Amino acid sequence: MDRERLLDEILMLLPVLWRGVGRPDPVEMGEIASRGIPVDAHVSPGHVQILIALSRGPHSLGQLAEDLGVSRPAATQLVDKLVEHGMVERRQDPADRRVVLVDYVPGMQDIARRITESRRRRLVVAMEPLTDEEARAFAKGLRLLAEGFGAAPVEES
Amino acid sequence: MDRERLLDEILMLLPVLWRGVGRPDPVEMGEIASRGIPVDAHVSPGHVQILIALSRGPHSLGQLAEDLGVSRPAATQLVDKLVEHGMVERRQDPADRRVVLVDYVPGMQDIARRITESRRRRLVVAMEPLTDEEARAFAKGLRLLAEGFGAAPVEES
DNA sequence: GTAGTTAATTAAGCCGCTTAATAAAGTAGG
DNA sequence: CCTACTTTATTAAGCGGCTTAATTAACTAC
Repeated sequence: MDRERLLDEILMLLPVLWRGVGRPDPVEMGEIASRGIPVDAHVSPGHVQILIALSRGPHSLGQLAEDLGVSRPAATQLVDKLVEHGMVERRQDPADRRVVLVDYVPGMQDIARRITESRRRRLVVAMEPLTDEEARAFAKGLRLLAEGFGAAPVEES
Repeated sequence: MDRERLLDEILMLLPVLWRGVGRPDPVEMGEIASRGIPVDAHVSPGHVQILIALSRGPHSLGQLAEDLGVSRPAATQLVDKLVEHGMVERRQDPADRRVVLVDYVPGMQDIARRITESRRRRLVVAMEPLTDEEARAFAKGLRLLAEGFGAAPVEES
């Protein structure tokens, strides 16, 4: 199997990629600062995830946690920071007052888009050499791996 | 561009995947425990990276740091733990006594392989639905992204 | 209304990483 | 040879993101 070699490469590359993605991006900071947002607004991958998720409508905190694959406290924390920076807000679900609905602050949707845009741009540039087909295969692999690793191996009733 | 959608998906999936990969794997622990290694030997992605890198021969600490895309102190720390667990050892480079060469403890190469094997297995299973071509495209994408994000944007002499 | 469940938060702590400071060894020019 | 500079690794201090456990508040059911 030729994949043997691919595996080692993937195991080497994944963490490198991750650390790269996670590192704060000065350019991005500039983007933010040029609008009314505080300069120290570090936008972590988790924050980007939330902003993207919200583009499909308001989410409860639990939904967000599940979408991101993190615990609820972690989601709380991420939302806290976004609230602090005035990007999103918490509302109560009238149907069930336990759940808090997270949504963009009115008018912030565009700005959120712009902020995540900076990340997207880096991706676009990096992925340029890929054909459309390869890009699709790449996303497919990502999807499979996220599923395979993300799913908690909880069985054994 | 149809990629627009792919980008959002990638930005959502990458962190999910990473967190999944990073989570300690109970199975793996079993693997380790069944040999002479202490049970609390958490093997993080970084450790796996080092074990894989060493399969191509001894590396200096600086080389390791560069290969993994981390700072030297971080590499020191990772090596510390592997030394603690008896997997690798530090030697002095006779040619330049500043550099410490990291290598497997004699006889540990196989065991190291077995430990990383458990990670590999999960990858193999997850990637099974991919055709060979898709798998190659996936690795290619990973390589490009790691390069694009990992490379420090240091220019401007 | 009491008991049990579910959603979110708070609290405490771990892990992996960073930068800054230090120690030790090599290099070069007077 | 000794001074000044550079390079390699380590130590120290601190931060961010995550986890589990404990708490609070709201809903459900009998």
